[in-house]
Amino acid sequence: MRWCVVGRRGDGWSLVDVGADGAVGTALPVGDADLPSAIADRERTRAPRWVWCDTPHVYAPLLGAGVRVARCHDLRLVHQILRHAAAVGAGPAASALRSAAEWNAPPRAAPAPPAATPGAPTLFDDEVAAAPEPGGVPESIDAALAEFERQRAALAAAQPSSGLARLIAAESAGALVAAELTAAGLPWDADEHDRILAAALGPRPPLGVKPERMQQIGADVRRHLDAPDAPLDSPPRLLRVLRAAGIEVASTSRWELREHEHPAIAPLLEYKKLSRLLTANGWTWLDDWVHDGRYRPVYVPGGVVTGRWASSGGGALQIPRMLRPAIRADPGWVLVSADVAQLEPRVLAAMAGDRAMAAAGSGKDLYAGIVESGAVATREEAKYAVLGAMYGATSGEGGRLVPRLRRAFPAAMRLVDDAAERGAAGGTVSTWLGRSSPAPDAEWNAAQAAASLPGASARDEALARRLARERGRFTRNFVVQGTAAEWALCWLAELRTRLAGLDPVPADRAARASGPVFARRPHLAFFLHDEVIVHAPLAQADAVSSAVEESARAAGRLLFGSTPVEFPLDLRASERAEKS
DNA sequence: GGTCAGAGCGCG
DNA sequence: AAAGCGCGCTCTGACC
Repeated sequence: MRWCVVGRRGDGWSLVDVGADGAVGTALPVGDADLPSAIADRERTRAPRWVWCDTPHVYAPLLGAGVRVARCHDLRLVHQILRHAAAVGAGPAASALRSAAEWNAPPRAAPAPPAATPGAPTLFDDEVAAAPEPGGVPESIDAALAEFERQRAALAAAQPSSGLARLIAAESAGALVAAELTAAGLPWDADEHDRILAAALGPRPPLGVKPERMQQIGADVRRHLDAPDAPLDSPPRLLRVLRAAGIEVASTSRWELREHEHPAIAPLLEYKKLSRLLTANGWTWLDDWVHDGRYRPVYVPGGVVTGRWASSGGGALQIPRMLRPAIRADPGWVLVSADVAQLEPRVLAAMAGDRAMAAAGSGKDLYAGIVESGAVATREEAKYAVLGAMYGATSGEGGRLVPRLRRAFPAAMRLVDDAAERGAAGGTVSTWLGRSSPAPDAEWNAAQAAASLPGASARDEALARRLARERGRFTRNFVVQGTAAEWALCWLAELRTRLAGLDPVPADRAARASGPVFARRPHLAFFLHDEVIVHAPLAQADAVSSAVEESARAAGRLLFGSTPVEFPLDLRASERAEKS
């Protein structure tokens, strides 16, 4: 028995074993209240790969009940991958999968910010079970079994060399990690957050009152503009006031304002910075998202076309660096933070088998290595050249430097240039493990068709060329960003498994706010594209640091086998994730 | 009363 | 000095 499919039947649940040969076992009915213990029992005795419709929907309540599982297969996420994957081909298995439109659904609506009191409603509450959120995939056991069979058939029909099997395992592991990150939460020092806000904005004002510092700086701006009522919070109205004051700008954005000499500019930029801090991550955000010493954002695995995660609620992917000092371990615990140095160019070097680029990255700093190779003169140039190569820069610093990179690293550049060419021609591209880019939409195709007609106008042709170039830049970046996301998923999955193997600490040293599954164990607390933070008991700091390093090496091997490309980490263990 | 696109800026 | 990928969130102002 390899798999156990979980789905709804009647008022409760049904568990159905599926063997390696696809043989379907007898259904075991389980009531709502008994699902956590039924899953925990099987996890202990047989450890199947759990097959379910939508991980957050099923797994979040399990975590709340103290149940962790090792492996799953998320039918919704896997469907999204297989539906578009070029490696699946166009045979009957692929057609059957693609015609199951009900599985081509976005994740369920994000839950509201967590309630101030613990014990938020769960799947097992009658109310929630009776009225599932709209937008989700089917959840019945019959629908799940049928879809699982379609997916197995589609995968069997895929090119054997494709990485799809690894991709869907990694994607599903990511779904488990995402649910666990929300359940455990990121340890957040609300007092430190308040201190940072107060240092920048002044003390917390009453509702509807602007913070002291914003009032002062706003007054400075208005004085310098000679406009006592200048509306600083409305870009279109502010723009008119600026132009009236002789500042010739086309927008009120920072990069344009910075180019002008006027006494109002400096305080205005400062005002905008403070305004951003207040509205995006001020006291209201703190009230909404931090409870019980934990920040619990909602992550959306696979939420970006490239395979990166998105977030929905809480803004997990946009925490400003100036608030990072508020990330603080519980007493007796420590934060192990790690990020990969230049993940995307390293991934590109490995994909392309570019030996020169691999050699340049053999130290800790790929950009320094590129300077040593003689391709460019300074580290800054190396950075702009590499970003320009991956994003498709045509002008500016990046555009100027890319040709030099093309001479120094021809294999790597050929890979991204080919991806751009295919995209510009309306084709699709795929990541290393086989996630394919979406096909062009109808509007794009129509524009290309219009430009190729005999009577096409110059405007039609210009539009078609611009759209083709834009799509080329997208597919150019897709292969790199998407494969980097796959590396990160493998890193997460490996790390999650290693952390689960470490011994729990005694109950008197528990971090209770991390929830029943993680209170006594090191656990992932944060993930952002190429960085992780693990919250760990102090005594396990070294073991966790080793696990983070080992997982990074394992991720490189899992994707690329034996490659000369290294994926070095910046790693530190301390009470705070970042110095204040 | 509500929805919606754009501007602007935070992150990688 | 500023153009080149992928996002989410908040605010504003136009609109129904």
